[in-house]
Amino acid sequence: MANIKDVAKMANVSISTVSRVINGTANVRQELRKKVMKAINELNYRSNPLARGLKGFPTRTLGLIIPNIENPFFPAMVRGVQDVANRNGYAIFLCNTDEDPQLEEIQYFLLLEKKIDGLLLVVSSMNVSFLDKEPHAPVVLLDRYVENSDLSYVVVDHKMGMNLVLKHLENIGRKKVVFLGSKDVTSGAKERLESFVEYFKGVANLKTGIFFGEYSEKSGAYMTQKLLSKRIDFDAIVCGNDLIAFGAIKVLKNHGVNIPDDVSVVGYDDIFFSAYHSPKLTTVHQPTYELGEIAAHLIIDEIEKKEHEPKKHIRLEPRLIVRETSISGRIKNVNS
Amino acid sequence: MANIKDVAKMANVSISTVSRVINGTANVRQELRKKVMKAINELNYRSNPLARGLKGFPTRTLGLIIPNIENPFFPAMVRGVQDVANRNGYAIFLCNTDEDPQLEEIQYFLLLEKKIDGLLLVVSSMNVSFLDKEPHAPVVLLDRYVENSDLSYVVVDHKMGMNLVLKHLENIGRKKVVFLGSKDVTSGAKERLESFVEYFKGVANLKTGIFFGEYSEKSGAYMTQKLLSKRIDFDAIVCGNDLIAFGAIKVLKNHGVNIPDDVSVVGYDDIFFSAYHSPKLTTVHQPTYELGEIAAHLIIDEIEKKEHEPKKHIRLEPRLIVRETSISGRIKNVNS
DNA sequence: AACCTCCAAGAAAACGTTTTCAAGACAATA
DNA sequence: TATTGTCTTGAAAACGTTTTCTTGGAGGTT
Repeated sequence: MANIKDVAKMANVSISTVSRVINGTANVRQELRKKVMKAINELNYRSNPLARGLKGFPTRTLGLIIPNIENPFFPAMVRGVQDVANRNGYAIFLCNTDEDPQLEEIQYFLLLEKKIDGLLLVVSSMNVSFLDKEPHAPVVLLDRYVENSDLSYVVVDHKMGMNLVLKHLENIGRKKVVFLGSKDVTSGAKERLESFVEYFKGVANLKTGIFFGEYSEKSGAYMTQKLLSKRIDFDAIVCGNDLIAFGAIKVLKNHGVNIPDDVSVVGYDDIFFSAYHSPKLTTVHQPTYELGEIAAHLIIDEIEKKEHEPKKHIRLEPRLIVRETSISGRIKNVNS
Repeated sequence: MANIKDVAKMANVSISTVSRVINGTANVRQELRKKVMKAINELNYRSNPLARGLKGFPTRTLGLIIPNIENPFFPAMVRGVQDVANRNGYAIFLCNTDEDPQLEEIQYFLLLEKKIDGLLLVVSSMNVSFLDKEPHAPVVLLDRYVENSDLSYVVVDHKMGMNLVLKHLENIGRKKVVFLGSKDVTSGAKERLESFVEYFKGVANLKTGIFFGEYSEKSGAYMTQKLLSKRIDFDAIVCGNDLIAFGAIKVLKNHGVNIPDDVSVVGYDDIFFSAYHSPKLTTVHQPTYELGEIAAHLIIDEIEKKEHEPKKHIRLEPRLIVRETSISGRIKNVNS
C-alpha cells in the first residue's frame, strides 16, 4: 500500500505539500497540486486512517449498541442509522447486549477503545452509571432515555401510543381491559404502563388488570393461559409488544375464544409481520426507521458542529394501526 | 486519557518496559512488573489501538457486508457472526448493499480503509471483480459463493434443500409443480433453480413451470395473480423464499383456492414468522445463525493462524419444515 | 537601494505505540 | 582474573500522518 512518502517522492515534493493538497488546508501552487493529484491517482493512494486518528482526527466511526438484532423491532432502526451514517461517510460498529447492563458496559468500553467518534445507545436499564464515568465520546440515546441524564435522545411518545390504544378500545366499547407487559424498566415500558394506569384511574378491576412476563410469544401465551385458568374477566388485551400479542392470540384461539368478537387484542411495535399474521394484528406503529435516521443525524451534528449545541430531546409520534384483532371487519365496515 | 508515557513515569520505568509488561513480549523483573501493573490500574490506562494498528498490529475489527439487515433472513446470521466475534474480542462493522454490486464495492474499500483484519461478505452478484484487485484482507464468503474464486465460504446446500421440497411434494402426490423465483444470479438461487430443473427433466409442463419476479411478498402476489389469470394448471407452488410464499398464499386465498387441499405452497428460508403465518408455512429451514457462527470462526482462524491454511468450503444442511401449507392436517395425522 | 510583508514549500516535531539495538549487571566458565 | 553468556532494561527508530516552525524568494513601500 502506497503511503504519503511514495506520493511525495513521485511528485517531487515534500510530504507536507502532499498533506496540504489532500486536506486543502493551505495554498499550494496549481502546478504542484496537479503533480500531487496525478501521483495520488497513479499510486491509488488512500491516507491511512490510523495515522490520522493518532493525530486526533476523527475516525469517522460510530458505535451502535442495541439489545438484540434478532428482535424484529431493531433491524429497521439499525438500517435507518446506517443509511444516514453512510451518506455522511461514517461506518458503524454494531453490538448486542441482550439487555444485560453488564455486557452493555463492556461493549461501551470496547467501542470507546476503538476510538469511535460517537455512540448511539439503546440502553437496557434506567441507570447507566458508566455514561457519567468517562464522557469521552458524544452519546445519543435511542428508543429509550434514562432519567437524570441530560444526553440527547430520540424516542417514541409511548404515552401517546398507549392513549391511542385505550381510546380505540373505549370507542369500540371494551370495558375490561387487561395489560400484558414485561417487568423491564425501560423508559418506554414505564411510560406505557403509567399511561395505562392513569387512563383507568379509579376503575375497580385495575389491580387485577396488569400482568408481567417477558417480551416473547411464549411469555404472551403463558400469561394468557394464566388469565384463562384464573377465570379473569376481560374483553380486551393490551400487549407490551407484538410478540406477546401473538402468544395471546394463539392461546385464545386454542380455547375457542373469538377474536375480536369476544376479546380484542392489541399489540405494540407493528413489526413487519404483524400485517401478515392471521388475524392481522391491530397494533401501534413505531417509526423505527426514522428513529434511527434522526438519531444518526443528531450524533453527527453533535460530532461535527464545533459549538457546544444544546442537547435535544425528540419524541416521535406513533400511529395506531387498526387491523383485525381489535374490531371485526363487519363492524368496521358499518362504521366506515 | 493516560498514555504509556504517563504509566512509565508513574512506575519509574521506561516506556519499553511498560510495553513489555502489557504484551508479555519479554521478561520483566517481578518488582517492576508489579509497579507497572499498579500504575496501569491507577491511571486506568488502556493502550491506544490506533497507535498499535499503525505498527501493524491487528485492529481486532471485522467487516460484515450483507444485502439488507431489514431482510428477515439476515438478523440471525448477523447475530451468529457477532456472538463468536465478540467472544474472540473482535468488533464488527456492519454494511448494507441492497444487492447493488457498485455499492458493495464502495463498502468494501471503505472497510479496507478502516484497516479491518478480515471481511465477511454476502456477495450480491456472481462476479465480484474487486476481490481480485487488492487482496488486502482475508475474506470469507457467507451464504453465497462465487465461481472461479478460491475464497473460503460457508453456504447452505440449496441443491439438497430443493430436493427435500420436491421429494416431499412428490410424496404427497403433487404432479404439476410451479416455481416462483427471482431472476437474481446468486449461487443459492442458481442452485435451487438448477436443482428444480433437473428434478423435472423430461416432464412436459416444465417450460411453463418457472416464473421470475423479486424476493418480496408483493412480487409473490403478482406472480400468482398472473398464474391464475393465465389459467396455468398447477397443484403446487415452490417459492424462492418465504416472502414470495406469503404473497402467493394471500392471492390464492383471495381467489378461494384452498391451501393445501387444492394447492400446496412451500417457502424457503424459514424466517421467524413463517411459523406464525396462517396457515403455517411449510418451508426449508436455513441454519442462518450457524452460518454466521461458522463464518466468523473461519475468518478468525484465517487471521490468527500464521500458517497459510487451505481454503475451506463448507455446506450446511437445510431441513424441510412441514407445516400446514403443503399437506392438510387431517392427511398428515392419518400418515403419522 | 534597503527594508518589510507575505506566500509557498520544506524540515522537523508530534501523536502513542512496538521493536530493534545497545548497554549494564551479574553469573558461570576457563 | 579474564572471557563469555544471559538477563534485564533503557534509548531510539519506526509506523503514516498533521501541524508547527523555518526558510527563501517575490513583491511592495519608503
